Amino acid sequence: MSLDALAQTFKALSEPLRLRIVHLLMQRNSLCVCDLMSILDQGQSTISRHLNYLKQAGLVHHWREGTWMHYALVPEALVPLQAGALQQCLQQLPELAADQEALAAYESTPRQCGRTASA
Amino acid sequence: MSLDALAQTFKALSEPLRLRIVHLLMQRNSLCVCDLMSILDQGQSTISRHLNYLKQAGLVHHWREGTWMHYALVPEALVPLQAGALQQCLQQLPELAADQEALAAYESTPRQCGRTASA
DNA sequence: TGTTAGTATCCGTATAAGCAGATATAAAGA
DNA sequence: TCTTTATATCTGCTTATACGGATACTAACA
Repeated sequence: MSLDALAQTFKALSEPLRLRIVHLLMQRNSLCVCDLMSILDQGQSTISRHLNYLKQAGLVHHWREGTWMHYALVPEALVPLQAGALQQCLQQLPELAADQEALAAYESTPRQCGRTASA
Repeated sequence: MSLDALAQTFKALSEPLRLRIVHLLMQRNSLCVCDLMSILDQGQSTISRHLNYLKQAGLVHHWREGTWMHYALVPEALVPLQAGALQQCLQQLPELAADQEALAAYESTPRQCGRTASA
């Protein structure tokens, strides 16, 4: 998981209608586009677009059954939302190792701006 | 917490640079703008704008100390990121109660689209 | 009070992404 | 094969937000 991918996960959850979709998918193994259109009372292109967005972000996967496309959550995709996991995720990102070092380096030189050595 | 506010929380976390800021704030009680400029090697307006965004979303609070503005995380703001908490948060949103009912109502009428009564 | 440092905000510009309606594609059935 | 249904994608338009540079505000200090 990269920093951008993590950001993308949050972005996927940053839209009210997508949150409602995720909420529904949490309660059923899968739902198809027409289910969501009815339940959420939204147009087909709107539902389809948001599902595609969730798919691009890796939050859902989908498969065809006859004419219907079923969508379901990818449970692992929500790992960053578990207890303390955001910090762990961030710690593990190689991109952020540099930030760690910059933070340490920055604090190793004396600064004036009222910083107290804080936790 | 409203649905829009929850979406806003995720949106605040959906930008790589803001994630890096949050990551640093997780490790220190507070940091000021000039700290973040140095550590992240970014321009002043960029840092300030992102901090303002985080503040609007309720993820950080800030206070003045002399010339310096200090920013710190609001720990409660990250509650939706705890174990199982997203689902709980969603369940508690009044806006989503209607979705619950729509889901139940929708499933109470016979449908054709290959839905098996699923968990 | 004038200067400087730290910070916030404004500006112009570019891109991402929202929506609704229209069109394209794929599978099922007559 | 023609039609219908379910879904995906395109189009035109609008809004949100990213960026960097410029400007404005605030506090400290000479």
